[in-house]
Amino acid sequence: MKRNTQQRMAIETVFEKADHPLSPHDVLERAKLIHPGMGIATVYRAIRSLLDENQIVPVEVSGRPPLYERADLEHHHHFHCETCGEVTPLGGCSLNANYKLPSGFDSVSHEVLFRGTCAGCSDQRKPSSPRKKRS
Amino acid sequence: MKRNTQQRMAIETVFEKADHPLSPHDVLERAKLIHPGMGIATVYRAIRSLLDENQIVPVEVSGRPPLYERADLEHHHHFHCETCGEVTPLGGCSLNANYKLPSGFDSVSHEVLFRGTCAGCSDQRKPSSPRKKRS
DNA sequence: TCCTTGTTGAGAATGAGGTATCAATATCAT
DNA sequence: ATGATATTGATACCTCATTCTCAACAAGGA
Repeated sequence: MKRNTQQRMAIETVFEKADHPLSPHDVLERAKLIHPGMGIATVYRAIRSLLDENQIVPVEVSGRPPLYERADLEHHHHFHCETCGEVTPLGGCSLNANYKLPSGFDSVSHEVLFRGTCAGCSDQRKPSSPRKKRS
Repeated sequence: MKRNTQQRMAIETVFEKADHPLSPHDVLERAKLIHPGMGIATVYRAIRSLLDENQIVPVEVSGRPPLYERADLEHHHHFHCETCGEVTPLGGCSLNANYKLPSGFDSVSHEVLFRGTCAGCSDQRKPSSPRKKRS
């Protein structure tokens, strides 16, 4: 019989509050703030089970191990910042609705990934429009 | 001083003739047909050097290790068949030209990946439209 | 509260991709 | 053809992400 453990609840909370896709390591870091002492194995176990239950989905980026985000988000794509490495969700779908696949090809899903410099990082290159400074 | 070896030429030929992106293992297999006895280390060395020279580019798919294809192809995207695993290049760009990134985001490139069933594999599910059969 | 047993944390084990090592070989300027 | 040396192939090694192991712990029905 399945149990509701502190660890599992902490990990679910982490995903609920996340505003961008997380790596297992990210999840561990954040879950530790809620439940110190959590181990990485528990994170991997929870991720596997959340995937089984379709609570989260993988986000594949640049040949790295997958990130994960809540499955109940609206259809969207991502931006991968080459400076800070962060993956940011973008609103809406940027595909051309008129694009036709060659005959015989049947698509069930698609991914779009933009690569470049995110807002936070491009700020630090334009001192003309200053924003929050890091210590 | 750089040398033109049989192995390196075989690998370049493999990329020239490839009609879809290749994994290092794919490259080894094909290069062995031209130059038997080739080792995997040589393939990795050649790939690194071809990347340095911008002769090939990586194609990232589904969190797997990257595939590689010639760099001089026209802008295009790919279809990843979930049945046979093959990655097929598609003609043209399927992005919506009007799509705007949020302010501050600066994109230098993008990837689009369709996932589903490719023409070859969907044939085998529709015996009504038969095609070449595999032994 | 007690007790069964699902879950955890630490760390070992696994597995895969890629790199380093090095003696043997092949290239190419001479 | 010769010789200096870049390159090769086999394989050991490294680096990680992820899973396994197992004793200790904790959830929750009784």
